[in-house]
Amino acid sequence: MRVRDLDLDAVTTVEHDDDAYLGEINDIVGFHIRLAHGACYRHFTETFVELELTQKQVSVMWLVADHPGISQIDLGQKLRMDRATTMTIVNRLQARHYLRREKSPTDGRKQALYLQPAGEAVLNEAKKAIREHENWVKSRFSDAEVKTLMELLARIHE
Amino acid sequence: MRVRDLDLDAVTTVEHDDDAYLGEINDIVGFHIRLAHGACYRHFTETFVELELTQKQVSVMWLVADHPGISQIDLGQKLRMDRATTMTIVNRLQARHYLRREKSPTDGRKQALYLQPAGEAVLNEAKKAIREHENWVKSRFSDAEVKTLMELLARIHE
DNA sequence: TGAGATTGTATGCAATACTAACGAATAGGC
DNA sequence: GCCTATTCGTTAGTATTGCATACAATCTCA
Repeated sequence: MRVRDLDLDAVTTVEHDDDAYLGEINDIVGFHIRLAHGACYRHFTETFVELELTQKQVSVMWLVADHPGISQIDLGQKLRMDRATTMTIVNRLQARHYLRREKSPTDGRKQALYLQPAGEAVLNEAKKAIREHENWVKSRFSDAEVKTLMELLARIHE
Repeated sequence: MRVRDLDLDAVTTVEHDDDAYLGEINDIVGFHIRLAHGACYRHFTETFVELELTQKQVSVMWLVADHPGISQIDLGQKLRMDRATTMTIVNRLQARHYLRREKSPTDGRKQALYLQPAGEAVLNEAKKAIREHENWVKSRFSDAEVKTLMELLARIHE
């Protein structure tokens, strides 16, 4: 818990932290999901500031590495992104020569995606940074709690 | 689990669903937080399409209702938003006459925020919609699981 | 073969989030 | 009380994500 906004305003008193003041909204599950996501997102961004990669970009490179030749539509479905959003992310990664498009031999409508050597190198760096980031998330949980958390979260997005 | 991308590509076989194909990235806690957040976000958007409100906008109105006269900086700290982001959201809500700014009597640098009557009316509608949305989230959990999930999430963002 | 569905692409729009800078107001040390 | 540093609101600019829409190429299936 960080130190913040104590004794700043007559509306509040000094001996509680933020959460004591939130009110009803504190009971909303979605609210906590959003805050947790935001905290995660910010830490991720700090961890990846040197690599200049976002969560989405890393996810895409990671999936392309594990599924060479995957199409944009399949990629989007795995990450729950629509075609247009997938396009912009792939475009950026292609512009940085991290991956390439290639016409699918089995389906002329599809583009098969492959990592470029530069992309593989960056992904390896990214995986190291991910490990740091994961440790930051997991540091507050026991192994059993991590397992529980992931199971509960999976039930929401599956 | 929705039906999707079966028999679409030679890379995959047909008897598994998406998660079986994700690979290593499936073990990353942050990945599941992001997916769960995305699922939540999309359902929220669908639920609030008629009210034309986003999660942030509802959160801000809700907090202003529970903390009349709150300053923008305090609001931002409770929702983990910086000053600039808070500004744009308050601007939009003010333009729609849902809340108003008033110079703080105790600190000339601050603006005190108050809900307008229109904002109160909309917030009441929003709370009904939130109840629907919450039921959608909670429908897959027992009460104990909801409690566990919220405690674990709170540890991330606190 | 032909109609309908799928995929990639392009364009535009909205919301979120951050940085940097500036002025007004406050707070704290002296 | 005064001066300096800090805080708060504001504006402007940039990047990312997400969605809708439209179009062309391709595939599927009746």
